[in-house]
Amino acid sequence: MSSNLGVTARDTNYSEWYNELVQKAELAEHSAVRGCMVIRPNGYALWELMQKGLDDMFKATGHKNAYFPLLIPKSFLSKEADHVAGFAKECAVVTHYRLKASPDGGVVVDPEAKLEEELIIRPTSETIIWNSYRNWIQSYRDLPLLINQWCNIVRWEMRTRLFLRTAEFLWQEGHTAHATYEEAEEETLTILNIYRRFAEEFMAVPVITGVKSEAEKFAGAHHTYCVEALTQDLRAIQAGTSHHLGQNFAKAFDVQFQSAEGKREFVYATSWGVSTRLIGTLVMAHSDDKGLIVPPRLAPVQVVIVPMGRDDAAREATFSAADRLAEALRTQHLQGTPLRVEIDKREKESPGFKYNFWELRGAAVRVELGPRELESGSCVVARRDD
RNA sequence: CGGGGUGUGGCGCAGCUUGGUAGCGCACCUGCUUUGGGAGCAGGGGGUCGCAGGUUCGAAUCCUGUCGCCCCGACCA
Repeated sequence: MSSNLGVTARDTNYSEWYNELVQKAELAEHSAVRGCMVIRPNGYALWELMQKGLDDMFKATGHKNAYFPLLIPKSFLSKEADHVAGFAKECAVVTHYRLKASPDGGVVVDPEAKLEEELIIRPTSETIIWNSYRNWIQSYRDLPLLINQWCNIVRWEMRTRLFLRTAEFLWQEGHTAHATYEEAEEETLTILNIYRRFAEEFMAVPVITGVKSEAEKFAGAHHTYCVEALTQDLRAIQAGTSHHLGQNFAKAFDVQFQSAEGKREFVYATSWGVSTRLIGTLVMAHSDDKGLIVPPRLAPVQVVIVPMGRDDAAREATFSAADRLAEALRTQHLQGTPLRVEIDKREKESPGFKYNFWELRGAAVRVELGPRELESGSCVVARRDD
């Protein structure tokens, strides 16, 4: 008996169900570093598909990708008062740049190598980005500036959970600059709408959009829009945020432009992001006691073919039939993307084991291919979401 | 930061009360038989019991200290 495919039932303990599922489906696991997770190939495949879907939508609305440093001078963070107040409590700080051998055979921080100014590992990148924007923006002709970056960030959270809240996580953060308040407002709503559409059309997760309260808004924002999803234990989960930053960061980093009328004005800003929390949201929204349920557009394995046979001859026949079927399916497209098809040819595992195995991992459709199917010229197809 | 729990092969655990030199299930390796909802049998490999002291002839077990991790709350994408 292989007991490693089972997870605690949701009714028994919803929280435990989630933790076990994420790990047994091999999406992620805890790492040697407290609060930081290892995203395993199954989980990362899901993230890559999410990235692709979102990135296409960002590009389609005129945004371009760029990359800014992981390390931020400490002084940058304090230039916007609300911003520093919001993030100061959870920043990892780099103080030295060198180690040296210690007498006991290990290594210690070399006190000689103390940094003159400490560096913060980015908890978000507004400050380092706006420091560059000061040089990039001179004229109204430089606006709007529509930039996104895919990266990792660190927030030293007290308590963490795989995907839902980790000390380090992957996300995208958009940072845009505009000539007017209205234009920035339009941008935040455009992005909010992209997040809503992504949740609904890719993740098949209905969401509610709204405005965060003063207490909950982003540290340094004028106001914050959010999309909220629902978990199966009826809790809200924040899936994405889109902030109108007003002129706060432009003033903090002195980013002004000359208008068509020749006046100097501070620019208006937005920032917005979604993270690997979306993976947790997806699990929370759809999966069941047998394992992951992933909507076809995001399923790393959309079709798994399980060929079977009693003897070598039968297996040879079903295996080659599986090859031909997979080849044919891969020429088919779903929303413009070739179908992602896998064949489970493991000989040691029984068909029953494979059914459970792929249900745990959320393959969207299973095709059973045995002697019966070869004879009848048809096959058994099972949908994971049935 | 408060409360609780836990550290024993890769994973999950027993053993600890009453010290005697480590065991079970799963996984893994080999062979044979199997394959339509978690296959069976046989053989095999793998652990200085979180770490550091102490008590003792002898410590996974008793004592002291220490570290890590997990869970529940408050806080947060």
